[in-house]
Amino acid sequence: MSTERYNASEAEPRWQKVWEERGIFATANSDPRPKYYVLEMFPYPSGRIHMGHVRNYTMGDVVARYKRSMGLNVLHPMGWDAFGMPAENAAIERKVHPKAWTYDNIAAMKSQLKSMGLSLDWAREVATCDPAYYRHQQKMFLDFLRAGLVERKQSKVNWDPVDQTVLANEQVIDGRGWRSNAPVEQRELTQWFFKITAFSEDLLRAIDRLDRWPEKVRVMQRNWIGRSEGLLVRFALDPATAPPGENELKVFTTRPDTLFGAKFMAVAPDHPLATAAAKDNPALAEFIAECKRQGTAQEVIETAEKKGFDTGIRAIHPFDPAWKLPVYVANFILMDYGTGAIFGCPAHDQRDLDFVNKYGLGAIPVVCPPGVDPTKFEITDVAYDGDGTMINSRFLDGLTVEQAKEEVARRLESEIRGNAPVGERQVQYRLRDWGISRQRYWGCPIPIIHCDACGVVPVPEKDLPVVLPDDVTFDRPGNPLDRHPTWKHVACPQCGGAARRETDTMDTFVDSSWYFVRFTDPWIATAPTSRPVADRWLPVDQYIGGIEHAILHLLYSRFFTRAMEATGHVGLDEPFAGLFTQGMVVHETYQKQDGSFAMPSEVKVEVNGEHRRATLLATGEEVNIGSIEKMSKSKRNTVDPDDIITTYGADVARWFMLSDSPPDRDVIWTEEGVQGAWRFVQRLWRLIGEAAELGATAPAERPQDFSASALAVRKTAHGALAKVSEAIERLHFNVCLAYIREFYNTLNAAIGEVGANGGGPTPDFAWAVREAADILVKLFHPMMPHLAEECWAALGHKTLVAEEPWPPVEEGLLIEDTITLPVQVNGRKRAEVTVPRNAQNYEIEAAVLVLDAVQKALEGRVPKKVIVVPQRIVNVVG
RNA sequence: GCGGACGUGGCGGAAUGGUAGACGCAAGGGACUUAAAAUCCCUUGAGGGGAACCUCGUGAGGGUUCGAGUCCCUCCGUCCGCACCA
Repeated sequence: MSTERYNASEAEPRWQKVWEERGIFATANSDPRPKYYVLEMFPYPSGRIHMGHVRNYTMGDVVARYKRSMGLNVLHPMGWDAFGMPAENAAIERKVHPKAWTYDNIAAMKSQLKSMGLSLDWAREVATCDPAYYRHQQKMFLDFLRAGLVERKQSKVNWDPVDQTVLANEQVIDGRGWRSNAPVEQRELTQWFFKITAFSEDLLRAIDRLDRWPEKVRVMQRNWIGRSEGLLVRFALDPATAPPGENELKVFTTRPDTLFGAKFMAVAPDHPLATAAAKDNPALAEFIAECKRQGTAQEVIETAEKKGFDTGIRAIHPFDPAWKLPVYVANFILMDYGTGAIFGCPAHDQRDLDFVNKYGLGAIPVVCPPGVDPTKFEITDVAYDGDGTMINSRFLDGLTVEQAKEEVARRLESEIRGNAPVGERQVQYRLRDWGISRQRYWGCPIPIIHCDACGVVPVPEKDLPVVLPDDVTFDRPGNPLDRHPTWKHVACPQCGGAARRETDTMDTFVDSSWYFVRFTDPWIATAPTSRPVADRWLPVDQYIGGIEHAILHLLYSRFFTRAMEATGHVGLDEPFAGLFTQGMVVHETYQKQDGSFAMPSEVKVEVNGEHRRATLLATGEEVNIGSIEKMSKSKRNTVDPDDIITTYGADVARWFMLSDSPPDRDVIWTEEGVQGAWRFVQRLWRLIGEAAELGATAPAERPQDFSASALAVRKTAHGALAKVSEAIERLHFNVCLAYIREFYNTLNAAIGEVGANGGGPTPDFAWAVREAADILVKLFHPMMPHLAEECWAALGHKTLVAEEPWPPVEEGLLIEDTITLPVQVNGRKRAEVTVPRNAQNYEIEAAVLVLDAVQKALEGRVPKKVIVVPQRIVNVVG
């Protein structure tokens, strides 16, 4: 019997080498078996993997190894989201070239990932900074341009003053840059846009089909797209008051029913009408300037007072030429949404009510809540936005809100002023086009040439890729491509005259919007995809990654897939059939007396009874044990995966990552938990050693009959097999691991009992143990692949467990001849009853009623009813 | 404000409407040891009882049901996302 400890640091590299030499994780596109595509979000090559990666990639690897053993042709690739700003920052700070820095990091992280024992097909590795990758992205940019899905337009953009670049709306969080955290400024720039809004309705509707996505992500995407139905109303302006050339004001409203409650109009400070009105009105111009200074930071918006400035312009009510409404410029109106103008109905909109209360314009209710006397219904400082009956609204009086909306729409649609109807039904979306221009070096060049004579000219496809120049300097702020001596100077492809390259590069989210497609055939050089190959592999069956990409990456990828479908590169619209968002890895924090943080590796935690005390290893200084936070450099509460793998082994890290918390929730990394995983590894190893010795005495042929103890072992094994399989299918990894431990406990006890009884095992028992040990090893193989190989070999097998099929469940073993049912009296458990499996309900009823415990609990009452739920429970009602 | 998720022992958590607390961590006791580490065994929701067993118990209150952690309603709390969106 092997009593030696399992030596992970020796065994793990040895098995990794075997897997690699035999190439068992390479996936062939020609493999005819049913496919399964499992993918984890590829990493940015920052230089070191962190525990979040370990968690993410372990989950994916469990699925990959499990599905492989189920006989599926599994695609499980890995690559690098390799463009981006940290490389440029490194170039500035450390005087290294972004490319060298990136590829060094890739090499380092690749070796770390390999030490985790992941079953990846490294032959398909791609890096988005490789011209062999981004040339296809440039090709698709041109295809999208031709298809009308790319647009160049001047627009107000989010400018990050620290990173010196433009940000997409999705990359502005609370008014700050998502990377720099600097307050974002507004600038007017000419930018390239992907027309994601062309798919607004489709992106929204298709969310309903994503039934294997977390509800949370679906809701977030729905809200982000932000669809609302309403009416576009053209208000005529009173000519006596309107600025020259202005004769109407367009307003989008979702509440046309409240038109008779209108008290004012308001336009955004940057609305053309405001600009026109301010021309001859210095006080208004000053007010507009003040609004623009206010900024868009969240604190400012929340606390800012609703302010307006009466322009003196009067708008005419669409149903009453005599009814004049004052037009204000107001600081709370957004130019970005709708038409940048509203009509204000204070009685039924809180924001409008706050506004009129400030300017004394009054409020007339036009919707009366059910059961309220309309003559007594008044609005003072709380607006009513519920349902009800129309009042004070002329021809709408008595209608419901819905009927009134319809009636107003119908009348204004058919009323023509000028050449157009006054009202038009419209759907508005919050979603904006995706601005992809970035004023950075380390990104995919936009394949465009600007010619003074010909304008914007696409780079001819024969000239792709447009490759980034290597000889660039980072000694000054700004875009190195812009000041490169030669790179941007080219001949115009159309007229041959002097022209300039576009020096902006693409947002790195473009790179990650299609990498999952490229993985299906990363070798094809002539096109972004091999269409039949891509169509066979896609969609990704299971995608796993962090919730932080709920909108950004996941929405962009959905758009990109549609754009690729429209340009013939793929044959589907939804890239990810199943999505799983994993929780974060968190750790308690340690704060020194001076307020700075200490790392877990610098701290010793002692437990004395219920009290935990932490001291610095170096000095013995006591440190405060603080709150549990996401692992971060700033809180210094990170644990280095390398250290864990060196000390305990990759299998321990993998096992612990899966064991403690449900995979979609945060997991708390604790030293105790890791040691628990390590102990279990050692126990498994010992048990397999004992099982191997015992199993060696077993007959080769399956015995005809099994003794009770042997049968018990077999039932345990097959029961665990069924439960573990189901738990993996549902991605309930923590539960799955609990079942494996349960199986271990039972098998261990059974073997121990035989040892204690002396006399040696019977052949049938030895056979059952050998079978159970084989099953056990196969069950934990997806989580701890190295230990599993070592155990598999110790059990005398010459194959690799990684290539073994998942064992079939012997269903017959899961069906008991007799079953023990809990017996309740009035819903409380009072006894148990053991009956034959196929016992009739009346037989069970009879058996239950004679039980002492039941009689006692009934206290002499006559049972009114006995409910027998077959195979489940018996409840006596008395 | 709107939307979503969640609330179970000392802790992480388990439980297709059917025996609440699987599995682990921590803790306590014991065995082995000169001792420690490692390992193994036992106990561990609260209260009562020598024991069999009994009572209470899944944020609070109500409801549906033979039966509710699970379904419905109201409320409280925590976390997350969105937010001057007309």
